Amino acid sequence: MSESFPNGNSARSTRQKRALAGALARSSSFRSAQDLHAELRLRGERVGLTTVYNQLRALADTGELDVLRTDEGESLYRRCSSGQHHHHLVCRSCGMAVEVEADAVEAWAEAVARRNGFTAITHTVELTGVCPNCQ
Amino acid sequence: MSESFPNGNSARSTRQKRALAGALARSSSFRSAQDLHAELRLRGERVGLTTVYNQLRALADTGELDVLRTDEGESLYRRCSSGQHHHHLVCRSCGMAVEVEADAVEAWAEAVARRNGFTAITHTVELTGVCPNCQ
DNA sequence: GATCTTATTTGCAATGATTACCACTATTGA
DNA sequence: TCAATAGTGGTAATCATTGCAAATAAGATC
Ligand SMILES: [Mn+2]
Ligand SMILES: [Mn+2]
Ligand SMILES: [Zn+2]
Ligand SMILES: [Zn+2]
Repeated sequence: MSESFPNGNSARSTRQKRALAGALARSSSFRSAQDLHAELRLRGERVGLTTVYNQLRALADTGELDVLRTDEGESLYRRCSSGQHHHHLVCRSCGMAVEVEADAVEAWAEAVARRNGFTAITHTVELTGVCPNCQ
Repeated sequence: MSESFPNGNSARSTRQKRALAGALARSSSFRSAQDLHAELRLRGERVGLTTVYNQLRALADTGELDVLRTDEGESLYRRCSSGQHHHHLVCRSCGMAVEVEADAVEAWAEAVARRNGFTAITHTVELTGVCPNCQ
């Protein structure tokens, strides 16, 4: 008996995945799918837009990428260094992001929610501004 | 000299505006445009979906309504009692919301941003959970 | 290396909320 | 009453994102 992947677990290494991973690795900004796809095309990498969307979604689902949504509803992705829970201070001009921790905020959120009898709490905390370079 | 409205300022009272205002007034939940439009139709009020969208956007622009976006990208509106800056603890099941203040968080956000040299700072802080009624 | 299984890729057609148009209607000041 | 124009709302267009189904290609097995 040699069931290849009983639990539906696999993962093939493809040219497209590597190209996208590269683009994400060399960027410290939050990027959109369209944006990343455009960069790959410029680099001569031939990757379908649908593939970029698929992969970004998959990577975000497994927690390998952080996601945030612009006011216009566009999803932006970034590979964060910290695997820990954290938040971001993002430049609204270039997308550059700084990872920040906020233990105090975590505690506050938990307390407020509990005080009001809410359960299954989650929170969103994002800081936006203009970075030093973009002033 | 009797220039009616030099700075483009006016505001007419219409049946549609009153109907929408009413729906918003009697709800303490964040509601979508579609949702509000559906309610108006049920009530027998004849209001176009486009009008609902137009008005909600206009009211949000003037700060008369608070807006937040779901993970699916849908905009939800609510008429908040406080005109002051505040945040929300929202039930992800029924949309019911509690207004919360967070001076500590305000200070933290300001400090973090300044420490990193960011300017023109804004912040997003939303708490989501399941309210007592929906458990 | 040949072969097979199926994970991935990808062009193209939906989706779905929101907006642009714009001709038509109705409020309000005179 | 009447003109000026804010407001309305049906319909078409936008646009990021997803569904689909056929074509491609890892990589395990022979
Ligand atoms: Mn947190
Ligand atoms: Mn605040
Ligand atoms: Zn910047
Ligand atoms: Zn609830």
